[in-house]
Amino acid sequence: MCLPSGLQSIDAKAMKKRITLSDVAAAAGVSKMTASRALRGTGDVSRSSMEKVGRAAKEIGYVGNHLAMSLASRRSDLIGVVVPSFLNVVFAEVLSGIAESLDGSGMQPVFGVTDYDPDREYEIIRNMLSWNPAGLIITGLDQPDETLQLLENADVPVVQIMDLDGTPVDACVGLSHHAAGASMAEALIAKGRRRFGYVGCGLDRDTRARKRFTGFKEALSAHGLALKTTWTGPGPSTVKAGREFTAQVLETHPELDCIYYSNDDLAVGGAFHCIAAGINVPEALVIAGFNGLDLVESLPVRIATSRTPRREIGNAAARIILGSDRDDPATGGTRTEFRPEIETGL
Amino acid sequence: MCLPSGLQSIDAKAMKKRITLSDVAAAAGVSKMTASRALRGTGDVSRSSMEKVGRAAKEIGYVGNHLAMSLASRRSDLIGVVVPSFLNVVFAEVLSGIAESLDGSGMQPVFGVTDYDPDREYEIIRNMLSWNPAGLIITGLDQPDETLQLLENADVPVVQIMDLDGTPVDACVGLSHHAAGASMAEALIAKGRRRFGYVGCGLDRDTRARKRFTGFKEALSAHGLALKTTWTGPGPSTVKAGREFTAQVLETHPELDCIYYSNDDLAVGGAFHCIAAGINVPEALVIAGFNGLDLVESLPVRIATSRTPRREIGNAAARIILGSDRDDPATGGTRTEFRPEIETGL
DNA sequence: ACTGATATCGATACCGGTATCGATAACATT
DNA sequence: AATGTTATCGATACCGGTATCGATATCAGT
Repeated sequence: MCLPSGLQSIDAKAMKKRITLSDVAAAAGVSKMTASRALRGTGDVSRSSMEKVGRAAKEIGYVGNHLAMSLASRRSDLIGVVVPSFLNVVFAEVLSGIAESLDGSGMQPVFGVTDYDPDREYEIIRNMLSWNPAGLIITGLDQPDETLQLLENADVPVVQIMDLDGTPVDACVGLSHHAAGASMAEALIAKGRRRFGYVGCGLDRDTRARKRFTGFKEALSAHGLALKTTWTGPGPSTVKAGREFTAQVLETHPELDCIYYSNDDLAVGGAFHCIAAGINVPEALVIAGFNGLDLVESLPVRIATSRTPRREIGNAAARIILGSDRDDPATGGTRTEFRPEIETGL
Repeated sequence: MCLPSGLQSIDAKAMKKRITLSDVAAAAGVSKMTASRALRGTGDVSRSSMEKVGRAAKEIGYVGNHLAMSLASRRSDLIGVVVPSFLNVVFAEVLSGIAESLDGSGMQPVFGVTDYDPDREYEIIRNMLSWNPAGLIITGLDQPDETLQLLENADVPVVQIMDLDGTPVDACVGLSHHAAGASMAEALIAKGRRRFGYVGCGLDRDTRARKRFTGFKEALSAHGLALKTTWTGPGPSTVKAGREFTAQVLETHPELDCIYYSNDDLAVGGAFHCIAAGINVPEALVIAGFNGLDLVESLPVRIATSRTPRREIGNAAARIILGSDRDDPATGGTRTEFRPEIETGL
């Protein structure tokens, strides 16, 4: 504010020239090239200059510039990860698994959120490609053609996660949601349930939930059964919505002995309603979700769920990217299947 | 595998040369510079070449290269965001808020996870700085000196989020956790509670939870009260841990009429235990958490919590970065305070 | 016809690194 | 002593864009 501060600020700004590799080289008394080699630890540098450069870099606080590095070497250590939402714990765990497996590899994940919007997904992928990442991990197999073309044109390994029902661009790792829905139906029928209802949210946007729903219905049909009622809402899957929808469904269909939800968040809401309404879960009514959230196993009542290995999916995806050789088109094309464990709670 | 396929692969690789601005310029019959200007929409380009370039770019599928762009223009549209964990919904919502406010600004958030490890935080920040981002959003005010120095040397606007109890590098937005702990104690005392217990997880790493704890205890002291018992565990805050710890605490201290938890995850676990054990919540025992998770309002029993505005904090942080002018050191230094709403459930 | 202003464009020099290849020195080989 | 090897290093040409400034064309004014 006062004069000295003003002067100092000008001074500081003048000083604030980015410290470059040339500065390090000058300080160490070697050429830029030698400094570059020394800092990267590639061979062909004497021990003495190695030390000189290291010391100089530390001394003047050299940070390096990934932009220049990646541009010059035509490769970056970024891995683009595209998921529909952060709010869903499931994706949070996948991301966590990815970060875990990437740790120590020198690769850095960059996350993008599509909010289940295909247009936004296209934009995000396009944006990520412009950083020419070492790889891309994207959610699902149901991208629109335009997006697929983008991915195919780009010379980047792509791993599609979570889903297996469809054709991957390159590699994919996940599980068959159609099969998951079907086996939940099988398991519940085997436990004697007959009068099923369904509650789902955001099915228009969540293609995987839709696949589970279809698989579930088909398995019922195969046993000569059908859903007594289907309640779907547009909003996001929340515990609150689960609780409200369950109350409404049970009002019109008190005869149900099982409700299948599009996921655990809704199912937990259903469980809360039952607890509050004094409905005996699971004897009188089975609440069945999907994902096997940690939360579920601590619930005061036992509900059914399919435990999906989120962290493992993230791990596997990251490892595929790490193992894929950009110059060898033969890499990739792998298909890694996980099978959810079904828990009926009965 | 067979010859033609091999040949094609070689061919495809030869074709797979990155499409650059020069290609677009050639296709449009203008210079690189004109193509650059046309694509960016900066002035000084005739309508006709604008269209030619646009068409050519679309036709040959030009994607652009952020690396080169950022390097040449010495500015990037990346915003680095550093949080301790994805698994905590709170941070997921903050990230979501950041992404929301950044949407349409042309800025892209890049997320890093520290796992509550200061060394990793240092590395992540260092790595982010090497992409010279337009700004940095980091969690908390308690970075080690080394990290602070890194931040101060870098010529990048920094916003520290979540916490206000301390001195920010530049701007900060969040709430006082010390005050939040204290006001929860005040509110509970006002409701007639006297026999308090505390359950917390990961306090060694979560400095903000520690501040709440301290604030809580100090407020109790001010009323001549003290905690009857303190139960702290090392692991992460999970619902499961909350349920187990609560069972154990109540076994030795059945006289408690209120338990304060380090956050809502643990508190929800506590609520689950009480439901399962038939303990009357909140009349017989108040369960008090922190954060005001959506989940909490759907619970079959009412628990106390402090509603923190996660999304708003994210929004505010993003807007500070967007509004900060890199060349004007006067920007920043703002301190944006949010006050949590307290809900006692009584 | 000449001048000046305005609109449009391109040549060139970078941004901060890396790839490549040739130069140099030190040492071993015959 | 002449030659070959190996280890180390630096000059130079990029990577794919943008900044800058000067060149050219067009048109109005006189």
